[in-house]
Amino acid sequence: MPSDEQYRQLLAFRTQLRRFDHWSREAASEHGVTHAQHQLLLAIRGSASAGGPPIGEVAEALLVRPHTAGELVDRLASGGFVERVQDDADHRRVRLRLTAEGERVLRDLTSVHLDELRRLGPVLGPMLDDL
Amino acid sequence: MPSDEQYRQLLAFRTQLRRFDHWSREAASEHGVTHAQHQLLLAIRGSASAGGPPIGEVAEALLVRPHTAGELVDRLASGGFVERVQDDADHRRVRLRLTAEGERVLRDLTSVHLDELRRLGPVLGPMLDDL
DNA sequence: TCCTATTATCTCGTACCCCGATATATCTGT
DNA sequence: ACAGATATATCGGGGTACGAGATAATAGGA
Repeated sequence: MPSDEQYRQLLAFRTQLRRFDHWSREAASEHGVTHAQHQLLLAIRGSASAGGPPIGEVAEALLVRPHTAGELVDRLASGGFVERVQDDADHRRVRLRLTAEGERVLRDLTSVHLDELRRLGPVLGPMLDDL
Repeated sequence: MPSDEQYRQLLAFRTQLRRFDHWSREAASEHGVTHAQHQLLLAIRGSASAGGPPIGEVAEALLVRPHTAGELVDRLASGGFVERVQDDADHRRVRLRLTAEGERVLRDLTSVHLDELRRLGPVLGPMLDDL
């Protein structure tokens, strides 16, 4: 049975996460992509797969079903941020690559996110310790 | 210009947040509410307003527009988790109260979330420091 | 080789979340 | 009483995610 104080602490922690999330969504939006689309760009960039990750891999990284990742790719591709490339060896596979535009947007977003997280760290760390 | 290592660190941090978020959504779902609805319950419980917070106050806490919070309340009310109560002094205002069922669900969710965050803390803290 | 099982992706229909624009009811100050 | 401000609700639309089912390609066994 949580105490009133614990409810307040949990709400305060969520409020911090929410502020970061809200800020992040706005930052993405200002660069022409949504939050989920930004995360997909980052998952592509951070992948170790040569030739770009297949859709199934980014779906796993994003914790969504493959067809959901496919829908995100549809919207990113029609915005010119990513490209679908047929895998040579396995024609079922579609590998993903950032376009120059996608690379640029991700770079800018990553810079401001690193800055923001360096500000957030000293706030969030102590809150986690207090729980 | 972020380094490959920084892209990887940012992705790893996001992956941790995403895991927590995903786990949290499933926990809420198992108790019959969605993630956003859970956050609204917590915002009501954590409010300092006597007689329960008005819709505008929880909208502000959740960083959404008042009419968005209203929609969440619609769905929570039809599920029997919250009640709308007309304010005596100002008839424009609708104050929110948890039902016994809403209180119970929030208590259970809060307990498991406190446990989970105590596990997450030692993982997330160092990652924030490394950025 | 052929047939079946598996895998990767896509399509369709649905629910939720959030928004902007707009409407309605109520309060406040003059 | 009236004009402007405030609180909430309604309508229409885009984005995200899902389950079910379809399609295409690969892999393994007889």
